[in-house]
Amino acid sequence: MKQRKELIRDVPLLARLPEAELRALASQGRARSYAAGVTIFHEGDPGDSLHIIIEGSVRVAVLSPSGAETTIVVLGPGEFVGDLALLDDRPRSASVVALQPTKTLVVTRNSFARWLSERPQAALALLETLSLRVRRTDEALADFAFLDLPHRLAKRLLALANVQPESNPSDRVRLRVTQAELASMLGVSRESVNKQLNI
Amino acid sequence: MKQRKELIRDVPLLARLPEAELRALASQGRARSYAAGVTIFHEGDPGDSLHIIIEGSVRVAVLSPSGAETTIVVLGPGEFVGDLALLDDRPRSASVVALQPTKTLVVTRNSFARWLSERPQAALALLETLSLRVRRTDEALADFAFLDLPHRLAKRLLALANVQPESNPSDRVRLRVTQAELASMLGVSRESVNKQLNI
DNA sequence: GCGCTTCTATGAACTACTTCACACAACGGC
DNA sequence: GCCGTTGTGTGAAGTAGTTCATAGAAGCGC
Repeated sequence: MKQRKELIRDVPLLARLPEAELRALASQGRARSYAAGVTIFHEGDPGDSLHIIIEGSVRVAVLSPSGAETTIVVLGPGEFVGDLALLDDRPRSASVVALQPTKTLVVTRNSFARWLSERPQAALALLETLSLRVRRTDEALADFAFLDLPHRLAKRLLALANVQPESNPSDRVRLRVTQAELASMLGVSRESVNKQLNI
Repeated sequence: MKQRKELIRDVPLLARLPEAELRALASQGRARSYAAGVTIFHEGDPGDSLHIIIEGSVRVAVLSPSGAETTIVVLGPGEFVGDLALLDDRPRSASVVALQPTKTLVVTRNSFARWLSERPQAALALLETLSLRVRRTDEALADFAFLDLPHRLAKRLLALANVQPESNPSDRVRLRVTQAELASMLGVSRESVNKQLNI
């Protein structure tokens, strides 16, 4: 397992900060463990903590009115969830479920707020990062509006493949993802994904 | 026409800031005018300014690979466009077109950066606002994945109606929006919108 | 290795949208 | 008032997705 400060270095939200400040934040965190399948927090819960993933992976998902579930994103070590609730004090906008046995570093709102208020430069770095996130979300929205399943699927698979740290453009990458998971990310039925993959 | 500082007070991005700071930012702005139909900036352009809408309204839109266009949002007086480019120094992620004759207050990157670096509280307010924006986009994404046209249309119409400042729940509101515009916001064809409206 | 569970594959019937084609209405310019 | 432009209404035919049903393959527990 990596050192705490290295873990935070990988967090996009925080990656641009000087090391000393990272260490300061990491020292505020408390480690917590979750078994595979356990829900870390639920959509609608009041949110008072940021989770930085140390080991394992989690699925961020929202529920449809009819009870169906769509997976927004899968996150792994060095990434984080729950930052929005910390910044705007709203309930959780999505549920987070551990896909594997997962360890997270939990930073509470208070620690985070104190840490942030003492570091103006950190706020600027966060602004830039959130701005990029708005762009990515907007792009995802455009994809939904414009692209048909074959294209969305291709794009998604490429994105998943690039998550692998040591990928080269010409490399073959083995993805461990079920058709059902893909379907849930793409907002289509599992059968459609299957048929698309077998063309 | 309202006073400049009042205009900025209406900007969600900036609304939480103390008045003196607002005035400081407003004083940096330069007014500019656009005729209806004129493009204020294009997707992909380098971005070095924030536009605060003083009069009129604008349409924020992105182009599909096939050249079709989808309207992300329509903004009116007191709202703003172009903040992302200022925060993360990336090209414009969307085009902005004046729907009516429109006046904006233009704040350059330099003015904005200087102003922001002198005001840590402003950065926090911006973080909160951007965070809310990520939530809204995520919600729109979920709507796209889950809801069929009738529901998305209903939701959109309600959202458009609420934009009107003096709306009451039971009030009748007259919306000035074409079926083509609705279709472009919802990512469907104009004909589908028409048929839906006439059920 | 056997059996249970999860995942994949595939066809048939259905539905929600699409595009295309065209008619009609409403409105501003002159 | 007439005319061009912009917007609305509608039908016919096509297509990309849906659900449902069912069967086979692969992986895991013991």
